[in-house]
Amino acid sequence: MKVATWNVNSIRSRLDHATQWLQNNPVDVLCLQETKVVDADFPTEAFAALGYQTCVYGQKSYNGVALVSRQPMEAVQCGFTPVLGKERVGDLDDQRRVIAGLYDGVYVVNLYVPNGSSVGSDKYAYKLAWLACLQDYLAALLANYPLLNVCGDFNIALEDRDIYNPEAKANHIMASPLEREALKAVLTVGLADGFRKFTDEGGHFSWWDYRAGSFRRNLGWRIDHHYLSTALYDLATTCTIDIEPRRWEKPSDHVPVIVEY
DNA sequence: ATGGCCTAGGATCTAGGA
Repeated sequence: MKVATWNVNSIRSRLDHATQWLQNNPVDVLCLQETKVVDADFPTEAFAALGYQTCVYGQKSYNGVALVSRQPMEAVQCGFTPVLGKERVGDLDDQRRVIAGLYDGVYVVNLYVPNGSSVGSDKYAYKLAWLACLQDYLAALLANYPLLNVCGDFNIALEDRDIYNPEAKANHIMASPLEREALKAVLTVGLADGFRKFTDEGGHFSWWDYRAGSFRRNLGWRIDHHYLSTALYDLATTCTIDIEPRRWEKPSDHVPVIVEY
């Protein structure tokens, strides 16, 4: 079974890229983030034409996540609230950033973690609160689903080897100590980085800024991840980043990351 | 040192991204 995660930065702007990539890479489940479209306008038909089902959880202009799968996803849940309840979640589901479902015995969680804007901002506080909620959410899920694949755009590079120039980014958004600690705390529920099972060295990235020729110079960050429960981590056979779509015309700033088990 | 680019919405600019 293969699962891919890809922040497409608007599915309507990237529909040709998404369908072309899926034809070249017929994964079982494709997790999309930043779809930036209300559910009624999601291009479901384009995926149906390739033999794929869609489960969408979108909103106008911002955020939005979707599951694209060969077979129908089961036990689909949108947001934190179905698992944790309104009292715990509060307003953290107002932005649509979480969709999850069961596929062939694996519970796939598709996340778009808040960006946080800048260290110390209100959005930064929101990001940290969201990550604390995510920890409770995943701990609860793991009790029911021992085979858990938590993937998506985390907007955090966990280690220095995941950034092109870590010294200059030590307190930058996506690398600051509080964010990294929050994500490490999330992983203590029983998750490990699928990519790092197979690859130790740095220089592998999943996002490059549109500006300043960052991709051409490989000035990137590894912020899109597959975190696997222990049982699933043991089963994983590959985890790779496909940088090819970043070379296409009018690309997303992120590329797909694929795990196989 | 700064900004550099892209998208949506609704408009020739702003907000947000990372």
